Amino acid sequence: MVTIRDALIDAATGLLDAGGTAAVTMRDVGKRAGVSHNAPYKHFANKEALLAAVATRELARPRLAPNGKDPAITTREIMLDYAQWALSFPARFKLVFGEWKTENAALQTVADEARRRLVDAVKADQRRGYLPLGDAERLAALLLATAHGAVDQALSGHLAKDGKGRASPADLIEDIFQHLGQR
Amino acid sequence: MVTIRDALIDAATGLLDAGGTAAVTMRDVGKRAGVSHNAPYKHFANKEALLAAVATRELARPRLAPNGKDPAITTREIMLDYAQWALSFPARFKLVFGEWKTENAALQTVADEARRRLVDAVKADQRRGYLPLGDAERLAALLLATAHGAVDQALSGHLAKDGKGRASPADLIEDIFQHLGQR
DNA sequence: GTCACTAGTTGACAACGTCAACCTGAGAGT
DNA sequence: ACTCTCAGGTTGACGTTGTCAACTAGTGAC
Repeated sequence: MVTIRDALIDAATGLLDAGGTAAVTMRDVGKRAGVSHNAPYKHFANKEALLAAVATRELARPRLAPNGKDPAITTREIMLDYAQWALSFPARFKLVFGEWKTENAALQTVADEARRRLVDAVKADQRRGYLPLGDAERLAALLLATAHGAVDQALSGHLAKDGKGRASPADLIEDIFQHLGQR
Repeated sequence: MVTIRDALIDAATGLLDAGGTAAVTMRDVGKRAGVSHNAPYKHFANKEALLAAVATRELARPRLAPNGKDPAITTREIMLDYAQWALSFPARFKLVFGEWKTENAALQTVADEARRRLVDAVKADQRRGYLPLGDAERLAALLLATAHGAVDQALSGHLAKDGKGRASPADLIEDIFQHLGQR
């Protein structure tokens, strides 16, 4: 069942993809969802709460196989998928990692959950000899930092621009796994 | 000589540090610089142009030793300095790598310049055996991605939070240099 | 001495986030 | 059946903000 709340989140996501955070106005969100300009306030305390709901749904949406226990998913695959998602939906990526003036419990929860899955994958890769031994949390942070930074560089054109020969996020992700000793 | 233009950039930077991009209003910038609410438009086409000037000055400001030829500065030092700057002025960092709807030539130039300096440092480190051989541009991109990502993680609390034992950007930067085979 | 231009001013306007007041229909309790 | 509550919707207003338009004072070139 699709609630109006979902419709509002859908509308916000659409506007977000179309023109970035600034293009998401409460009024347009209402219009898109077929309600008045103030109806969104019956479902979200304010604009940031609405955007947090968008970010939360985005982080929670299982990409790859959603089964938390499939040991066949490697850290490398998770990273590459992450990069692909970010490049496909730059505005969502910028939103999720943008500035939040208010702590949001739900967003925090799904973020922690995603991080936990990554650490588990790192541990599995370590057991299989794909990744060097050592603090898995820290290794996960290193990998995520690299993937995240590579994507952000690619998106803020002015750092990684002048097209040709520039390494793509996927390239850099492959690079770091290579440097870490994986095949 | 301090021009009014500089005063406006100063004012904008102050407001930026105080409350993020959203806190920078053209009116307050004018007020802070001691002029009317519309005076800034005599110096900048619009708000984004003003923010671009802030970002440009920030990127151009030489940290570390500004001599482009000192071979004693290592890539590692550049990265650690970068992280320290970002953590000291999160709003400036977010601004510089945020979304720009309009291409800005000056910003592009200083960004290219900064990148060039980094690549030079990487090459020097390679000669000295501090970094593995190979495409220096690509290695620089990898290092920058890691440093940038580590900082962004640290700043968007929800990814790297729950305080204790969490690796700092500096830690992760040290980690990658270690994995790359440097002492 | 006039002209053009720069750098200011004030005032207006539309868009946006948000608050307040009002309305309405569906249950719950009696 | 009747009333009460209340979630969810509406319209209208208000202050803030980016930006445009119109006007003005000073300054250097010719």
